[in-house]
Amino acid sequence: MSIQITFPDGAVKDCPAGITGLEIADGISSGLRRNAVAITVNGEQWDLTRAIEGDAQIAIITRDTDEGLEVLRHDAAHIMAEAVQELYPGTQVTIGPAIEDGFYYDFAREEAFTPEDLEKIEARMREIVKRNEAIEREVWQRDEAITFFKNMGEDYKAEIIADLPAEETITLYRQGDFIDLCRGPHLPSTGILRDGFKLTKLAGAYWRGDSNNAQLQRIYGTAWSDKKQLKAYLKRLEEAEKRDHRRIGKQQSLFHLQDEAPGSVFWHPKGWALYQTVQAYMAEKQYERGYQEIKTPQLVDFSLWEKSGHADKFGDDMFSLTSDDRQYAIKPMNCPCHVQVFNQGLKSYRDLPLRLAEFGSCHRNEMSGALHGIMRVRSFVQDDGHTFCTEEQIQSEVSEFIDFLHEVYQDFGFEEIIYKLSTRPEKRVGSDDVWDRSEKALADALDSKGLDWDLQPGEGAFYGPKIEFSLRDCIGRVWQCGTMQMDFSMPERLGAEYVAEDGSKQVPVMLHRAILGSMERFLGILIEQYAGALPAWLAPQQVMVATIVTEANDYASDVAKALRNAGFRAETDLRNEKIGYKVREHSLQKIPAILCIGKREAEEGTVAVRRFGSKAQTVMPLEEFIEHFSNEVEQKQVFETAEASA
RNA sequence: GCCUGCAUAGCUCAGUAGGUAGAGCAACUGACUUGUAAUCAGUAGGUCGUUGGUUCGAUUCCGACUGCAGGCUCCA
Repeated sequence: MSIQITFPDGAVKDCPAGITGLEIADGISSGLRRNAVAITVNGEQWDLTRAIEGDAQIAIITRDTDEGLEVLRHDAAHIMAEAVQELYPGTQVTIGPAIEDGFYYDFAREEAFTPEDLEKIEARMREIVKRNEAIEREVWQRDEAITFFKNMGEDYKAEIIADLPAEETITLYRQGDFIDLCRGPHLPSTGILRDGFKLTKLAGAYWRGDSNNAQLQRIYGTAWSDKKQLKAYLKRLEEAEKRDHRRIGKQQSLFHLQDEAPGSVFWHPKGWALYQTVQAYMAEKQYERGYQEIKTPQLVDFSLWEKSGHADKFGDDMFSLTSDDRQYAIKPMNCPCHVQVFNQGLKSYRDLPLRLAEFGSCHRNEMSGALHGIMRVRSFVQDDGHTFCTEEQIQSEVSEFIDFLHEVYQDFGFEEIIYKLSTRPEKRVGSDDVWDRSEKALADALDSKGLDWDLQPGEGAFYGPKIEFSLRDCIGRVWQCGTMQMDFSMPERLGAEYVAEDGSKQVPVMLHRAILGSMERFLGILIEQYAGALPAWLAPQQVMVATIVTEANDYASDVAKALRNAGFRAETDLRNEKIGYKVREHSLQKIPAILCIGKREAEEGTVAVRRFGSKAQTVMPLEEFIEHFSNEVEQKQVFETAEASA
């Protein structure tokens, strides 16, 4: 009996029933067979060794594609589990998926793995690859599979199988003496993984991601189609780490952190200049967009936090103190204070939407393990804003906000934004009807702008759904920056009302929003985005005037004064050092413009301009430089040279 | 908070199989007045994160604490 196989290019071929992906690939070319790792059969990923019994639309998955890499990585996880069980009998396997750039596997074992163990495991993995064990798919009965794993002492596996949906086919994959529950697909044999993998780190991870459960030991690895790709990846990682904001913060003396104030930033002059530039920019933009800036207290009586509900939900994360028998908390967020401002005086529907903004300093006692450089701190400033509006105004407010956020991110040079919509959690306030409408309002706002977003069901706040806007750091970690949250709870709890058209008192909807998120986190991301080479409008030091001879000192000081009068952050370097030394130092500091001043310049009233990222010097009258540079700053231009990001 | 690791001069890092530590850069002093990514010479700088224990002796071995890093959980 023959079947019809349809290829990706539309070609149809008659093949004997029971043909495998491997045979199909072989029939096309030996190169394809060599690079094949799996096959798509009617939209489903299959093993290459699985027999195709009916007409099918197929596509061979090769090792250098995203899908192929996922198969390789998944296999790497299995091979690692096999290696671990060979080396450390009695270790239970749990789950081991492919992830971005690699894979991991979670193990349950009394004794802790050490970094030396990783080397041993990796060496054993290479042996298993060399053994080239056939990987075979087996379909099992659920009960048999559960009993089988229980008898092996693999309780976690048995639990996973027991929890699988009833209609799911239970497939086990066998390679050598190792057998694991898996949906597949897998490589025909272990040898096909080759040598483009490496174990990278050890970590703890909770069973099923729940901190109430047992903690397992997770081993991470990275895997690529070949060794060259692996090396390129490791190199990329190494390069990316040079952009780390903690490293650059130290190199450029932007800020520091120290033991006595964990999770709080000491901003140095240069870092603070950057901070203030960003804040001033945001203040101006917010004013343009109809926000009114306010400032609310740091220390607020605990009763307000009880009323707002934060004491309940946030309790342990709040810093509180008692003074004169009164209990206070340092504010962990600004919202309740903003409601207090709204509540002053009687508000009319004519006042809505009312937009209040604050660079609000917040303190949260984050768990020690959660702290990370200046990205996750205990003391931070939010570019917080709250809009009080009617339900009808939500849609347009959200839509305008997204435009605002895009304008800001674009000015800062961020192109990749990750959008997530978090919807109703199990524990929540407000009727389903209101949730339906507001989730739809947020989704519509995203869709109407043609944005690609992920749904995070159940991840919303108890008081309303939210959109999260995230950016990536230098090694690809995702950090939430912007947010737009709806709140159906707090205005009512805190007694916010307005007089409606018909004279009745109504409770406004409250929208919590931030664009940068926190100044600290955003600046951290910004530093990594530019690897410390900030564009002229942001650079803490924009121009450095460096002298070649002492005779030029007076003129250099005049130049710096003129630059400052023109609104630039300009400094002089009058040290008795060679110009090469000064240029090197200021280039390493990634200052956008170095003006070298020697006898000639002093006599002619010119400046020799050397821009960051270029080795060329251009001599021009000071006025001309000021004009050029003003334009660049005005337009928030980003460096164009490739070297700028080096 | 949990798991694994780490903590040596201002910075980047060596080092001691247990006998109180070293380099480069930076700093300071002097000379050099210099034309676009490091001028030369000299000086000074560390209770080896804190704290217990083992030991004749601990920066080194063991424990606790603090902080940091990478994950997990949580989150701007």
